[in-house]
Amino acid sequence: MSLAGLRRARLPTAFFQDDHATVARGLLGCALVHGDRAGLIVETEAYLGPADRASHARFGPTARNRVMFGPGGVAYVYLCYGVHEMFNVVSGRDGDAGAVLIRAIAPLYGLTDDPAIGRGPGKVTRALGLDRSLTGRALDGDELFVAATADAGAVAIANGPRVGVAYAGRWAARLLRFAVAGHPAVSRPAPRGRAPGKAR
DNA sequence: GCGGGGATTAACT
DNA sequence: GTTAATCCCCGCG
Repeated sequence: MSLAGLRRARLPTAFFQDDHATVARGLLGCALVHGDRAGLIVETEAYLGPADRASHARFGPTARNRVMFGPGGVAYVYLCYGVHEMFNVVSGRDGDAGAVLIRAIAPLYGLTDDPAIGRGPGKVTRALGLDRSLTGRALDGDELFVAATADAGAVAIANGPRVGVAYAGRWAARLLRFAVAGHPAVSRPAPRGRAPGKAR
């Protein structure tokens, strides 16, 4: 599919205003497009509301995370370790805080054809040129959007615990990480679990 | 204000 | 396996 074709296949805002883990699974096999660059989403993690001790929402609404508490369908981008930008899709209905971290993409357009180019959340933002200034931006715009592809809904899903959240107690064990099973652009170690059904 | 630490990555030994 | 890079968020006083 061409970039113009992807633009015509943009997901409506309503897609994002669903259960956070459902959105995380549904994004697998979709395209994330920024300007003339695009990647196929192959790995995601769901972060829930204030009760989730691994989520930025655990602090309640703050200057940084407030968009997580609004309606789904906008970007939430923050700086991690002072070095890497992390791109998230806000999910859920207004007042139901949560977001989905895009952990890995495979190159589609405007990127070097190398599965490592978008393997890992810091590399996703570097490859697509995403940064904090996009926080709050709607995800159905002309410059930044998510689109369904032929892969959406047709991929086998692996699941597992989220990466880098050992501090979160029992929440660290929740199976809220999802990936396209066996895809070479998934960050290592790849999740081993088998989630029921397919994406979307 | 101050201090601790992080949803990571690449470059070391 | 270990560690530096590097910033700003957040809780507490």
